[in-house]
Amino acid sequence: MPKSHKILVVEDDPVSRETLAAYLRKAGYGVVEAENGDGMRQSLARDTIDLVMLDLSLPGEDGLVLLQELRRQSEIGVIIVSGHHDEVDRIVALEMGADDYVTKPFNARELQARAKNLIRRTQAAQPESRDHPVKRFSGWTLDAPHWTLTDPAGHEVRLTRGEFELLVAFASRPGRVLTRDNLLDYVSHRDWSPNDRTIDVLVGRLRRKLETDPLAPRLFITIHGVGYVFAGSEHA
Amino acid sequence: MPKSHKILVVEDDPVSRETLAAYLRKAGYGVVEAENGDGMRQSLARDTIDLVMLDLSLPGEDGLVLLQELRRQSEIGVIIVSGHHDEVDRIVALEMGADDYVTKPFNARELQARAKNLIRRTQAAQPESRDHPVKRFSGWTLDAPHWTLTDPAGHEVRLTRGEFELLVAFASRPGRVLTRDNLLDYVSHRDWSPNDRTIDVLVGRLRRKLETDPLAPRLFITIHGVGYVFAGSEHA
DNA sequence: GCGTTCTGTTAATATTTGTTTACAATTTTA
DNA sequence: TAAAATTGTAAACAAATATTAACAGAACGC
Repeated sequence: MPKSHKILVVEDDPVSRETLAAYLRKAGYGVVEAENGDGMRQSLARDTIDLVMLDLSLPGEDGLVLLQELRRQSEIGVIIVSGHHDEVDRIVALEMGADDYVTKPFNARELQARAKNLIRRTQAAQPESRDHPVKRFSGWTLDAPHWTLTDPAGHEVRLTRGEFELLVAFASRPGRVLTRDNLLDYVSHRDWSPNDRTIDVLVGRLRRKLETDPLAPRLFITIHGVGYVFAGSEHA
Repeated sequence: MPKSHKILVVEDDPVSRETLAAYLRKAGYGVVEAENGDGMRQSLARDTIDLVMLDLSLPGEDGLVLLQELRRQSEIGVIIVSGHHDEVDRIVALEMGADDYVTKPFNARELQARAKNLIRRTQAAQPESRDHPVKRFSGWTLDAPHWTLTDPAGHEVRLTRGEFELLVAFASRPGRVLTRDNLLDYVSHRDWSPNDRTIDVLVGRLRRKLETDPLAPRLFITIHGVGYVFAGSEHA
């Protein structure tokens, strides 16, 4: 059973990496190794990875940056494996979407149990389709991998990161009512509070850039007291 | 629908239980409390629970026994919250299927992040479980996830949040007499008092929007001195 | 380091909705 | 049948929510 699952270990220190990899292999997992962000991205592009074990201190892009990147792109399970015992690090990582945080020296058996439980969870959620990288609606084209939005006339429209991710969130679930909490979680992995206007501001910005008449929105519909719904469809 | 999630706290010590419950409520969760296995089972039977926080040391059946029972029956998320710092306990619990193990005194923020991440995972694995399904009655279609009401002619009818939720309450229990107290709790989570006319006004609004003749209602029937009953059926 | 852009916050304002009030209509009770 | 209780209804008002401009700090690029 565990043999079919593949874990990506992102760790720059060769000894730590090999030790962890060897343990995981012994436990029956396939293991792919990477020592930095580039290696991680290559592995993810090349292999079907079921879980990522990510060290926090990496050369170049650090673990938190990579975690953010991962979380933007997928719901893959992420266990931070770190030498840092700092509580703040742990909380920040969890709030940024890490599923777990294990400190070195870890207990191998515990790590395996955590990995196993998490893989079980991610496998159960498998069918989610974030796998349509290019989305079309009402004449617009949203190309997520290339980070581009093209208007009905064929011109590229510039969006900030937040705007772009919010649009991806919407376009992934057209017609569904999405709460501000849902949306904020998607864009920033932050908790929403009732006085938080961030999503509203971002929606306003998207309206200004995409709506024919931002004052009479046709794409981004407010559901008063609930949230927003994206009314863009594949047909113009 | 954007309801907050509900967490079941199973903990015999009243101070610990109330402290944890208060924290979770402050973080926006609905909280149900139980002090032992029986209480836990009753709560699970009565409520829709999204996550269980389980203490290990309980009177009667201990936490591990309850964990086994939970895991046998469902894939619900389980966080063990324990005063035990013993590594073996932790590993055993994780191997028995606990999703996480947090020791007291916990950091509230960390616990919240862990709970949220886990709920996200369990919800992803059962996408429709907390949504009311599409309901049809007398030619109308009520689609809660999309927040739409469609009339027999196929036109969309706009409802306010209160109207919408009241309609969902009715359509969820067709043929049942619902008191104003029931209905007000559903729509506004507040207690009803005998001079409160809110529900009557909302029912009046629904009648105006849905009844062929609001003066001779066929869907929203008054039960004098009791409340209302929804007479919409699946057949036109 | 500086200028520009991005992002989130704040406060004012606009809009929407829920609740309350008052009275009419209907039902129930004595 | 009359009085009391309950429900229907319109309108006003209060509360809640959403929009928007402006701003400040952070991030980024040169």
